[in-house]
Amino acid sequence: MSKVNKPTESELEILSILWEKENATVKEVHELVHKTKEVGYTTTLKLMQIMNEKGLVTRNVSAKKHIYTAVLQKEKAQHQMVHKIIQTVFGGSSTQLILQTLEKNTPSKKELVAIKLMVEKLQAQ
Amino acid sequence: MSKVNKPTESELEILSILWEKENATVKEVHELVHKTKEVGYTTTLKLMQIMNEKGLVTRNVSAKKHIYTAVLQKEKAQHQMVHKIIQTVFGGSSTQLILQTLEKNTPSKKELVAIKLMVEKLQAQ
DNA sequence: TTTTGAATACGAATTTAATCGTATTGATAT
DNA sequence: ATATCAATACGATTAAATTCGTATTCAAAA
Repeated sequence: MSKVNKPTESELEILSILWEKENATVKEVHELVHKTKEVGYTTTLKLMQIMNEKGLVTRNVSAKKHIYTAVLQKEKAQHQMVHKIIQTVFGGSSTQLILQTLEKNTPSKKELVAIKLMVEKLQAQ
Repeated sequence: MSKVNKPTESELEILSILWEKENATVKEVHELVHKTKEVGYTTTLKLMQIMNEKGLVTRNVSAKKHIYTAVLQKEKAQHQMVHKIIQTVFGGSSTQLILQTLEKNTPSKKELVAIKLMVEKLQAQ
């Protein structure tokens, strides 16, 4: 659980945009961030520069508009966050997390089938 | 998603202790916090006082040792956090969260049965 | 070339969270 | 009543995250 690449709130917001778009300029990221938060352009810029220093993202500087890409993998962030939440509010039980998520966020019929298949696959092992 | 009662990192640690013990004194909480973190007694005290001001906990002040109790319900905190994680790193899909958690944290046979039963119950509706 | 404007760089201020030292309080044993 | 000591109260500092204003850079149009 390397603490070095643990993104902050705002950093996570930017990362999720980069994961979505593969890569993006500051302008593109800011346009999306700005839809939710009332925040200035240079704030987003600065954050992305800091993220670059931290190694959370890389950027291609060959052109004037720098192109940013996430370094921290989505899967790794997912795993870190799920692990943490299980430890802090689900008493270490992944099953509790799953059961509660099923109840509170009931998936569609189709998704339920997919989940059931996964469970059966795991049971077969 | 009232922001007023969104606990910080440290507050969450204290809350999880209070959830576990129903209620507790500062000393009791601090003893547990101190096992993981190198931090002074008055820091824990201050945090719990702030949490009281914020309404995250209440306390019984009738005796010298104040008895603290969590106000923010465990279930509510769980739901808030799960919701957030789904939005930020699972693209809004609770099913993605569930599938990934199943894979990375495979539950025991018994737990798999419980999950399957829940899925079937939801399918029947 | 020079001007212009979009883009980055960077310092500094602000805000929020966490930490702790010292003062004060209050129950209890003498 | 008074000393003692555990416990709380509280101000202030430190640390971390966020925000933004201004300066600088650079490419393209004039």
